[in-house]
Amino acid sequence: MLTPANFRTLCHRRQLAATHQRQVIYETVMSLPGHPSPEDIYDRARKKVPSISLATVYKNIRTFLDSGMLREVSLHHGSLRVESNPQPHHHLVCVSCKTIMDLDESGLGPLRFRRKLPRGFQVKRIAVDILGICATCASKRARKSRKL
Amino acid sequence: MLTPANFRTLCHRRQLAATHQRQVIYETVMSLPGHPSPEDIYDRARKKVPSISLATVYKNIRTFLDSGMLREVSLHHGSLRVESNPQPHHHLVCVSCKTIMDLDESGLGPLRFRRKLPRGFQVKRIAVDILGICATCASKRARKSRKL
DNA sequence: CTAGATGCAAACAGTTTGCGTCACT
DNA sequence: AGTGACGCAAACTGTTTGCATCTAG
Repeated sequence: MLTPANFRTLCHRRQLAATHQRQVIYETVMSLPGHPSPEDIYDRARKKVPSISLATVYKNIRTFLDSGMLREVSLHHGSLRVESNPQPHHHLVCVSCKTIMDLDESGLGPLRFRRKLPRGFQVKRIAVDILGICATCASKRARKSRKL
Repeated sequence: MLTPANFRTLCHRRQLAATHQRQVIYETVMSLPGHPSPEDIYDRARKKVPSISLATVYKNIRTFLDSGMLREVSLHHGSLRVESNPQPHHHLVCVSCKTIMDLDESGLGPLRFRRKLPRGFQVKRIAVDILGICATCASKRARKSRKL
């Protein structure tokens, strides 16, 4: 459970100041159903701290993502990317440099549903993204301090 | 193989005018390795048609995506979306209304690699997005003409 | 001939940044 | 007391739109 006290702990462990805005933003994210956007979070957080600014929301979401306190739904590569490979395949994505490499569909075992999907949902295709750090980025990071 | 002649056919089948710019953009996408952005495509297409505009590139990429002549690498939901569900899970994404629903990890069989990943690639997590049309959008579309 | 495509510039949406002030540790 | 966070406005990036002109069918 998220008490003010353990929010402070979460922050301190990452050397982040436990400010009021930060706590409200974090609580807001946790309380919103689904997959809120920064704007959603801002709208809701304002109800608790009317003076909060959208920039603060953005800065803190970034901070939370970077520190691993939150995750983003799917990596956004600054701009739209067009797929020219017509074969079914998956993607290897480097979360650091955002490079996308193709992995042939046969590189992964078959996907099988074990559970019913919501009634009426028509599946068009299944996109599998293997997120990680590519060799180049891994070596760059090698000697950087790792923090909890 | 993509000859000017069968590019015309591709277009005509979808009731699109086979303009010079359109052909150059399409050929450019097909000739570029990896997953080009609109900017990448623009830069390269200018070499063949210096007067082409970025807006034309965008308009045509959209046209190609809508008509199914091209696909985009991963759906972009206009803005960043924050994941508050800490459990591992997959996503059901409606390509029409962009709604994201969670599907518990156990809803899909396990994923197993059959092929080696590139040397040194450190997998952090695997994101599975099941793309399709949700029931609500499906019924809206029900009576719209389908075109090849 | 006419619908639709192009090219330009201006508008937009989402996000980031610079900077003076303020608050947590 | 000092480092880092806040809030504001301005800057930026990626993308879309309005409109006059041009072109494929």
